Amino acid sequence: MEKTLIESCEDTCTGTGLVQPAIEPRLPEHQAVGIAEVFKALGDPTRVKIIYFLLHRELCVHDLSTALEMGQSAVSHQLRYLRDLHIVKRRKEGKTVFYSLDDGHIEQIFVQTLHHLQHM
Amino acid sequence: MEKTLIESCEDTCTGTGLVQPAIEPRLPEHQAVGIAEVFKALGDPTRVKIIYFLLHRELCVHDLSTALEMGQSAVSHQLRYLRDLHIVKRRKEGKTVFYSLDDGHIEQIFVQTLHHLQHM
DNA sequence: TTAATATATGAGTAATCACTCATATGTTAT
DNA sequence: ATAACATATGAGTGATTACTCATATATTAA
Repeated sequence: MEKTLIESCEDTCTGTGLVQPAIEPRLPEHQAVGIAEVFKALGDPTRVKIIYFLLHRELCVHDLSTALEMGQSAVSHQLRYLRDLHIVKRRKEGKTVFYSLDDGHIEQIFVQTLHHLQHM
Repeated sequence: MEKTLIESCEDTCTGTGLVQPAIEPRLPEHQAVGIAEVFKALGDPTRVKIIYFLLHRELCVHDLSTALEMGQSAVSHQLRYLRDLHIVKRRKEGKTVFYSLDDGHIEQIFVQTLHHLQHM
């Protein structure tokens, strides 16, 4: 080790040769982060179940908590997470807060993915 | 606290009343986990960039490493992750290993999501 | 007012993650 | 054989995460 150490593959790599000038098109950092953020929001079993329930009807926190067999606090935290990303929205009625899907695009992404995965 | 503690909302909740008999349809646990697993795989900026690059062409590890401006080890680890989920596949040619997308469904999920997010 | 209910939230924690570093493996050239 | 290169991988680490617990807030009823 520790000798000539050619700085890059540009001269030696048997690869694509596309490194110079650059591999295009490039996805801007902020877009990559934004896309990943959405996928990550859908990348947890509890949140998947929540979204799946809300595909069919609006539900209050307690009903979600019961349906998911999880503590109310855990559900509230996840709903907060989804709400911050505008995936889910609130409707208050007395003491009760009903949640439903907020974004048609997210809903379509979810449903289309569901269909894809069912045919794999 | 610590007194009557009614066991559930079934009698008192002002909610949907759908708790009994149950909220249907239910997404089976293993399906929820599987769906979340796929979304999670797409839920990281580095992996998003990798998949985006591979949408357009096959690339070797070094070229990906250069394009992503990340260490070769980090890239290899992520490629391993994606390969385990059959999102990406290998093709060996001498010393070089080329990676490309392995699954048309995942590719469609990715592209459709890209389009959705561009129109939000 | 006080009590009960429904939800929200901050702190704490164990598990997971996305890297780095060092090293191992595999391939080609000399 | 040895050396150089290309990739893979195990260990280690700091950051993030998905929960629990206790408590706060909000609404309604008595």
